Amino acid sequence: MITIKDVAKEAGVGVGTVSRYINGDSSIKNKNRMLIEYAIKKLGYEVNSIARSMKTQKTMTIGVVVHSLTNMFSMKVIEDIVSKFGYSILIAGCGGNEEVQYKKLTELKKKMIDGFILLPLGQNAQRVKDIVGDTSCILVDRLLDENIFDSVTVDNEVMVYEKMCEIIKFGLKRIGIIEGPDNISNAVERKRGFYKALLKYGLECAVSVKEDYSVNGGFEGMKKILDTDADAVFVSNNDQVVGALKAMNISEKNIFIVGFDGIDMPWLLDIPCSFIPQPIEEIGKNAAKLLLERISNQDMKIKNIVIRE
Amino acid sequence: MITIKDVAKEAGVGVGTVSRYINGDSSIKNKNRMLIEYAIKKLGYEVNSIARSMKTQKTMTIGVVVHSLTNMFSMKVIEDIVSKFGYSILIAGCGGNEEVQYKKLTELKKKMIDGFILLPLGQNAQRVKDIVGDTSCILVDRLLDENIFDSVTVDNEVMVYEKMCEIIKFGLKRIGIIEGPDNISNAVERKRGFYKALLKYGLECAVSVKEDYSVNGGFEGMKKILDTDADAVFVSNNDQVVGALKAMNISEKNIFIVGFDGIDMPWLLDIPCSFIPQPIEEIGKNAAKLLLERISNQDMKIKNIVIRE
DNA sequence: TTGAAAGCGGTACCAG
DNA sequence: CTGGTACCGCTTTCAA
Repeated sequence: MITIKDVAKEAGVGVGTVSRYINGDSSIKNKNRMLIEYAIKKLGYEVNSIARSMKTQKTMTIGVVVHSLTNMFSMKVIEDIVSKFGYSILIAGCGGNEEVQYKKLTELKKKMIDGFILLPLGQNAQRVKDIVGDTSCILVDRLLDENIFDSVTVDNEVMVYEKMCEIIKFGLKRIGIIEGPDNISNAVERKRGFYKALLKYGLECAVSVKEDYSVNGGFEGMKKILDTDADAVFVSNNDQVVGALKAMNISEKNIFIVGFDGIDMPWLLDIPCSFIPQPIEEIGKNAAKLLLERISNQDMKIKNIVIRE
Repeated sequence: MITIKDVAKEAGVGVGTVSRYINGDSSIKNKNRMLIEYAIKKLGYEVNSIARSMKTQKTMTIGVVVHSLTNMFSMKVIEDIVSKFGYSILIAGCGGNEEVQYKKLTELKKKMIDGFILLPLGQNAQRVKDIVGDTSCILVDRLLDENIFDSVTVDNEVMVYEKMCEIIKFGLKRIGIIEGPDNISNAVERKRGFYKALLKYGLECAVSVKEDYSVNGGFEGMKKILDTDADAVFVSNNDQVVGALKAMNISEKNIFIVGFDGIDMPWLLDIPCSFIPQPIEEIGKNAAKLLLERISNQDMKIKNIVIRE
């Protein structure tokens, strides 16, 4: 491996000068500048970021920890933004397992990343805090049981409320719900929006089941719903939607599905349905920006961004 | 930041001893072991992977460079496997831009990753080689113009051939194709499979257009196809499929779509179509395993894995 | 079995 | 403007 030392020797200058050159210091004699440039080319030298990190205590890397890698969200947006500022992304998925999440956080923390974007599992803010310490950390999509982190979420309650009102006005009356787990903040909010809409129109909930945020959860939930006389169902998350669609496919009945963040191209589908789209680009953009802001200003007051519409 | 030094001082031993303890050296006096364990707990010490990498020259990180992050394919599988061996993943997307790809590779190389998984853009093997140097690198899904890297691909030609035969036997006769770019290896293979099937049944290609592997490419291509009397079309990649579906949706005509790796749940769709599924799990699993193998054995002969079925 | 010390490849300070 | 040098936190000899 070619080091700064080799370059310095080749160019006949000190390592300090080479380091300054690399970092764009303008106060370098033109002659030396050329010498160094030439030596670097000749030797094919490239900075070793690890060594640099050792000294600067910055890795220019951010860690993205996601409850599940299949739900890759707006990685693209996040990467576009942070990479403009020279950051790379370390990703880790938790396979839906909360303990794994803590393990991954710990692992990344050891790698000295400059900040976290966490799409969290569970509720335990303190446990997360204990791991991340004073490394910046932005929560995305879900909140924890204490408001000690910056966050970017959507207005789940309102989004569901408005969509359900639409559906009810459209004429559906016997509406059921497949809820998500109570320990996921957005599941609770979505449920609240759902019931608020029913209440407004004086409707009873036809049938309610509570299931994991998973394909299988949606599948099992939908099977139960299909055993009732419900004519529509609100499904709380995109994985559940996939499961619900599968369940309906193997049944003779077709009921109207309202999904939170379901299928991309609903107009292609053969069934009556309607989805509440997640503004994932918006979420990703905000998360990335907020993290960079936080990194550059540790003392900033905690910011909770709620994206509306 | 708590360092090994702090721990050594607290425990009243030398740093070497602490280091040995951390790395599971068995030859440590029991008394010292306890002392160190206690000191670590008390201080909340955690290894600094960066410092360790500096010395060991291994970061336990692998870089995954993808032509486009939206096509995240089997990240999950890859991560599952490599993380079992203690590796983390740095991802980078290229936004479909070949120059960006080289930039990202360079960036990750500087971060001293232990290996690359590359879903490449372009053809230039030498250019990639110049950047990665002797860091291990596995090509996935597409090959480059020289066989100097390990690779994991599917048997595109056969997969397309077999599916097209099926379609033809099913009764469709006026079949068109939306090709992918000639400089993407799998596009050429898929095209070959397509024509081979037509040839076998003595059919002429009804209409052929060449488009980018992109949603818009598929859209534009499909518009042209719909202007002909074709009754079916083979669409070369999943992004193109999405575009083609959109085009068909705003048209009055419905023709049969055969897509390479299209929509998850075709049985939900309202239109006649059939997709050739990519065995993404299989691909990811093989890529991860192959990379680990290569990392642990630099001298292994180049391996080109082709997944059939 | 252990502590001391020499690096790993940079950065940054300090004296000149 | 520059070269020399002391770190950054850890691993790994080496001698005790």
